[in-house]
Amino acid sequence: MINLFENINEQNIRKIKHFLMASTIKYPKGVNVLSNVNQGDFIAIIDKGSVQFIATDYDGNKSIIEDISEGGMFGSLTFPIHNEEVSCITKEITEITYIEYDSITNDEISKTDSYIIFIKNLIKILSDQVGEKNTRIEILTKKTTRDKLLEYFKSEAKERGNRTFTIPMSFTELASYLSVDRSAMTREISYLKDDGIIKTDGRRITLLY
Amino acid sequence: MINLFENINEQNIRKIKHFLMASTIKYPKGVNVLSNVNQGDFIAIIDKGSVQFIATDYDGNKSIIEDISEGGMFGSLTFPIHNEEVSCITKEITEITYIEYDSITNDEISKTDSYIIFIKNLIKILSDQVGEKNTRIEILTKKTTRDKLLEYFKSEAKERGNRTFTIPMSFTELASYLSVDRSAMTREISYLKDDGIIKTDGRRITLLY
DNA sequence: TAATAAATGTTGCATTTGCAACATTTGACA
DNA sequence: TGTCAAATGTTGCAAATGCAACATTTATTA
Repeated sequence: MINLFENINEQNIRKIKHFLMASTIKYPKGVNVLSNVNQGDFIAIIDKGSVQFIATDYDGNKSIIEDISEGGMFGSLTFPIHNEEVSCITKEITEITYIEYDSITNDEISKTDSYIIFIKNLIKILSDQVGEKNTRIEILTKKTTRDKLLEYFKSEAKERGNRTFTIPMSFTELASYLSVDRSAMTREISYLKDDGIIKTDGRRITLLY
Repeated sequence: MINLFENINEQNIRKIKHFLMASTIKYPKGVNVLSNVNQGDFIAIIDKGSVQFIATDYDGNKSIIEDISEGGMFGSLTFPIHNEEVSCITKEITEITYIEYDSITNDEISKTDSYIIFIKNLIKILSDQVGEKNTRIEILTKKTTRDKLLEYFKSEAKERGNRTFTIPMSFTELASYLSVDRSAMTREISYLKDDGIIKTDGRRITLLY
């Protein structure tokens, strides 16, 4: 995952941020970032820390929509149509820089050095996000818990280039990511081990075939 | 859904396309577009017609990843990690313009009139795609077929600003979009009608509460 | 480090769902 | 407009899964 200001020197970062009317806010752990966000379209960059987008429906069921860590970004334009409560919770002490969407293409900034690099980074990040979401959709469209797990394991193995890898979250969070019941998922993982398809050691998984 | 060349006049469109080294290909209905695509990252714009991204797994199960119609775009950067066969099938006679990704930020083009508008359109389209995918993920993470249907109906009603609307695809395709068995979905729609939660007339749906 | 919270593992059971196998209707197109 | 393909509707049944209710282990933090 690249950073929005990748390949841009400090001086030009300052200039670009100035034209973008960037403002930085620090948050403690566990607060809802979206609650005090200004009007209008914006892009938010995680300078330090991480956040989690959580949807809560009328029954109180929670699902993780997205997990964003240091260097990542999100924006008002990419929010889902929310029939339900969507909150963006800091997972730790977190620093976020806000940029006004309209300022991305104002006349002054477009003459700034490194502007093209900035634009290219932004396009790359958005493209990567679409790609990640496509991957998750491919996983979620699997009918059975077994197939969801296997599809997820295979995509991780492929990304790491190794049939052995450590999952980057707790099993509780994985169940939420796959949208299956946690205990049923644990049961299915046992079956996968019984059938000799995977091997596990804590969160370390090995695909055996 | 905006067009990549929205708010740009014909002359500037030609200029931009020239710098982008755009090439246009016509396809008949039912062919796999991805089969004869060149190397390197690219962006593809649907000038006329429509395509459908379909993933086929080892069991032959097919799922629609994405449906793109006239004016829409897709790109190599946004493809999912494919453990499986992903194909992009034309749904009708279709004309696609290909753009080289690296040329989007070359020096010459950035001096062209309307370049900023082009960039802003591209960013808007990508953002919208992320938003659409977030919406679908919210739907897919619902546990039951009933909740998936209701979440889908609610998001459609919200988008159209009307509790009565016509679904833009066949029920067969809807089942695929929601990743549920078609016959089980038909059954669940009957239950929803029995319970007085929706009313239907062909593909015309009304949310009653 | 003791106390408390979070994560993990296990199992019975009722419900939901996919699947198969149909009948019927609608739509495409030669 | 007749023919064939696709879409839609229905139902029985076996399999998958959510849910609840636990025990146990691992983290966190006061």
